[in-house]
Amino acid sequence: MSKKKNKVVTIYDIANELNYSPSTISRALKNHKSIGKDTTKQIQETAKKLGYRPNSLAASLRNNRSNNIGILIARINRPFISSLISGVENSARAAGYNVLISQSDDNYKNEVANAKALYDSRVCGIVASLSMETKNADHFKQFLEQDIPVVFVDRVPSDLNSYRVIIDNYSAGYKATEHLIQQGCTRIAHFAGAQHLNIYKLRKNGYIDALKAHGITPDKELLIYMNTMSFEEGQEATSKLLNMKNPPDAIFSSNDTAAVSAIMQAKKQGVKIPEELAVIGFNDDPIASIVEPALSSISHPAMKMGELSTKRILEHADKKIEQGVSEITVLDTEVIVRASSLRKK
Amino acid sequence: MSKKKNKVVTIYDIANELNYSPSTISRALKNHKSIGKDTTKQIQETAKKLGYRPNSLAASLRNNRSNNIGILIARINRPFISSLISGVENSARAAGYNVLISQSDDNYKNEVANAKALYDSRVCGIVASLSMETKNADHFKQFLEQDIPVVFVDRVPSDLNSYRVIIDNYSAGYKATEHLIQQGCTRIAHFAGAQHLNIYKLRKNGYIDALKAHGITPDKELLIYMNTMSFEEGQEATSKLLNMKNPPDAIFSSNDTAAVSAIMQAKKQGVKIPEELAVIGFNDDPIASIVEPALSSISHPAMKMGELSTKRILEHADKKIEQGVSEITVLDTEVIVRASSLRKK
DNA sequence: TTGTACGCGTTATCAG
DNA sequence: CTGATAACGCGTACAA
Repeated sequence: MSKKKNKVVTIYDIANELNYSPSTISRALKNHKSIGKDTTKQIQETAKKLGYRPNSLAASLRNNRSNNIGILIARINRPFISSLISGVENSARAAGYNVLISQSDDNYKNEVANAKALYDSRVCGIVASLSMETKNADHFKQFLEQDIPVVFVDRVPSDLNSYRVIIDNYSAGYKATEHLIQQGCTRIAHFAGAQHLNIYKLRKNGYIDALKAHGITPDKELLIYMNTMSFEEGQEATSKLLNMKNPPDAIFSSNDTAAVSAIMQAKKQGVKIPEELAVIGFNDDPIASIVEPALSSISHPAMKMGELSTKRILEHADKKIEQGVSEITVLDTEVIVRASSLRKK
Repeated sequence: MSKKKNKVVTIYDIANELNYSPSTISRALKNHKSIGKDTTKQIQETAKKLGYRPNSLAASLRNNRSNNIGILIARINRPFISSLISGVENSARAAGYNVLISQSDDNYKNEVANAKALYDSRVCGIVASLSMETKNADHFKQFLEQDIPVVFVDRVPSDLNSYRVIIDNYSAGYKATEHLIQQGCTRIAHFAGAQHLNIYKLRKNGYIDALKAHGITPDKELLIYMNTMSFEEGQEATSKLLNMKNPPDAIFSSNDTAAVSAIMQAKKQGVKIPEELAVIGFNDDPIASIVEPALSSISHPAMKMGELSTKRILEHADKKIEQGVSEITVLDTEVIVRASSLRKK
């Protein structure tokens, strides 16, 4: 037996079966008001009987508008991102939309190519979080020019006005630092990410301002700039910090990976957590609850950010938006206090 | 200023510009052999100049074949799955395909609905890993009937013949158990997942046969059946096991989440790992390296499984496959030995 | 309430 | 090597 494709049923087949015109079928299947109740019912039943399945490709072409939402992120297999995607997917599917994903591997060229691919496949909207390398967002203009909504999440560009769904990174950095100060820490180090990305710059600013607000002069030696904030970078930085003449008594890391590596490195060097070194991370990844002592962190409502991103896209069609003006949605973060930073009771 | 859509350029616009026919433009843009070198070059340059972007919706409709690969999984935000997706996405995009995702939340009805949605959006192939609840795979037949390749990964159905990309779960279960035996353990417990899923059944069978092969009689009390293998289920089971008159000296868990919870629960009860209780998990999730002592596990080549799944789909078109006959790809696993099971040196 | 006719953008076929 | 034509399946003015 060779390949055998069963014939695909179209609205024409239903039309023939019932001696209606294709347009009547089309309308009935969409519950158009102008078609009689009984006619509609009959048509829908026959459609089901014949095994009719709508061809959304054809509908999209006709409407010049697909029901696919595109996602453009750096890497799928990270806790924050996969939760974000999960939120987009759930809410999109509930509304009858599909989700197209693309990852840039934190590479700018890939990001540009992916944006192109998503555009060419005629997505009806796009959710994007920039790659580490991205310093300009011109590749998103093609969407805006066609009035396709772009929602930037988390790692957002500073030079392009579009929808944003973000957290208040400045305030989160401030709160994290203040928490450490309240625990009695005075020499607080900070692991900062690439500064051309707003999120890391703002967390750092929050850190610095919190120090100043509590009468602590920021020490440049305690401010560590990292590229990728990997486990290895965290280990190395921690080792250097602990070997200083005047080592820090706390670390606020801009992500959990580096924070966890700090805890593990400190323990390896015999430094007690949190007594000698308090640590707080960012994101509240699963590893934060597993490391010992458990890592304090800033919780980031990833799933919800995804849901809100979808919402912005779906709402967009209904709105009359002035070009160049867009909404910014800011979500709350929470300081999750665990053993790694708990010095006082 | 109100919404302003720039005109979209089509092959007709290029045709008008250059006084060629649309068919010539179409062919030139695809580097068709029959078009002259210089004509092709001229057309491609003009296309670029005018800002032409292909409409893949139209092409897909015409060809009755999209370039979208669908993914159907239970949950995106799990390490194994997000790596799998990552593998599919990378290889698909490299070949010029897009990836549509859908998650069932381990719910059968959602899975059926998602399969329908992916079918309706005319994917050219699908990669699927079943939900926990799924006991029959009839909802995948619609694809096979249209000769749309379905690749089952990891959690595969037992009642439907299609492509499979899997690991040898029996052998992995055997190896894990044997490793514990070699460390001197004799009362080895097993956390088994839902038995209607092949992967868990096979791991359990491997466990039982390994015991027998080494002269150990399986003890029913040490075989714990779980539903979701969550952290909580693992904690509870561990607590019960440790409170037995004759507690186990090792646990082989079918996933890392439950294994990590076992370690943490054992420590809480003052049981020493690995001296009094050796533990090995499955999947080699990130948490395995973070928990203390670090968790031994079975590594699962998720990314590679994704890449191979894409490959099967892309190859499918070229092949003459007999209906009802499909290839099975079995990948190697590796026992990753860490401190949680290392009793001998 | 239902039907007619056309077009969405592309590509395959056939003709030249 | 290039052009004309039809078709993919659907949606919608317009007509009846």
